Amino acid sequence: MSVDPAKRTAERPLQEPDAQAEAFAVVRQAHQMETTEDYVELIDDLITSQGEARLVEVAERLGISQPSAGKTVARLQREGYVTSEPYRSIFLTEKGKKLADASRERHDVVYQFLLKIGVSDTTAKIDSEGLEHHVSEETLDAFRRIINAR
Amino acid sequence: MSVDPAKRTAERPLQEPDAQAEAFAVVRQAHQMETTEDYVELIDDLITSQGEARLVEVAERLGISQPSAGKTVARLQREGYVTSEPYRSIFLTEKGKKLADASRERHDVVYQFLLKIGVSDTTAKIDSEGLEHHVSEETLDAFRRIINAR
DNA sequence: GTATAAACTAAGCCATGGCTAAATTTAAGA
DNA sequence: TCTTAAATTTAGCCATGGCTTAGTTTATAC
Ligand SMILES: [Mn+2]
Ligand SMILES: [Mn+2]
Ligand SMILES: [Mn+2]
Ligand SMILES: [Mn+2]
Repeated sequence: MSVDPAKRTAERPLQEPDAQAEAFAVVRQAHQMETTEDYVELIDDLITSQGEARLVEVAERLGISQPSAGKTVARLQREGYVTSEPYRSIFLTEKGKKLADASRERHDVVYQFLLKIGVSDTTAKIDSEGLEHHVSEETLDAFRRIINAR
Repeated sequence: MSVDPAKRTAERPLQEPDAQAEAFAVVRQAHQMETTEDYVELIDDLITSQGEARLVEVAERLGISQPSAGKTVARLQREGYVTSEPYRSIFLTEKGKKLADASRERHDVVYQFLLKIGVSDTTAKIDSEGLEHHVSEETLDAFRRIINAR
């Protein structure tokens, strides 16, 4: 499956510097939103299934310490995605709920797509958690077409 | 394509906390390698196509400042992926070259896969730059099967 | 009601990877 | 050669998101 390096040079010439830089900029932008998306999606899931989102559970499900989760929740509050009073549970703002819904929808498409092409459930869950943040609308549409194909 | 929230709860119950935490841990691990992979791949491409990898070009193609690129190259040197003497160009170590080759191969599979499912070249280039770091071997194999399907 | 446990916050540490401004070194040109 | 431009380094700034340790508040249990 690997390719002769000499051949590769001819077959995959360098992109234009500007185009390449733009691609990296898009990735950096996606990373900047990634934590926010994962938190609001998780908080929304907890509210739906447990009635409330407690910091202790957010931290447990992210696999990080409570203070780390708390610091990010504080940032999300600063940025208007969530609200919470000291020692109370976490709520989504309108803005946060909207982002949560969009993120879950996109996450689900990626997950279902992986299952459709024969990836195991465990791997689909793991891979979709990372992939979801780097899928454009155009690629998402291609995924949807394949999901809906018989 | 979106789903009734009430239904979703039934259809997509929360994962086990441990499994979910493990997925996030895998993503964090991937992010930790991401910069390293992009740099060695780019440095290798520059050496192949231009004869050498200069910091100025690495920075330009990443779309970041020269000092930022220089700082990361210094880390890569500390970690044994590259060598370079002051004011000279950048070389890959054995370890760096190996990682570059593996990264390019994986990147190419993702790129070719996107093209195969009907994504435009421009979008395939952009999306593959982010997606490449979050694709497991199992998913990569599924991608290869589709690439090779007639 | 009070003691204890659980949850949360506060404080302060670290690495990564962005940035700008200002030196320094190397390369190029007249 | 000598001047100047380009490339690189140095220094120091910032935000994010990890961590631990220690204090505070709330909830639980008796
Ligand atoms: Mn998600
Ligand atoms: Mn995710
Ligand atoms: Mn990449
Ligand atoms: Mn990523």
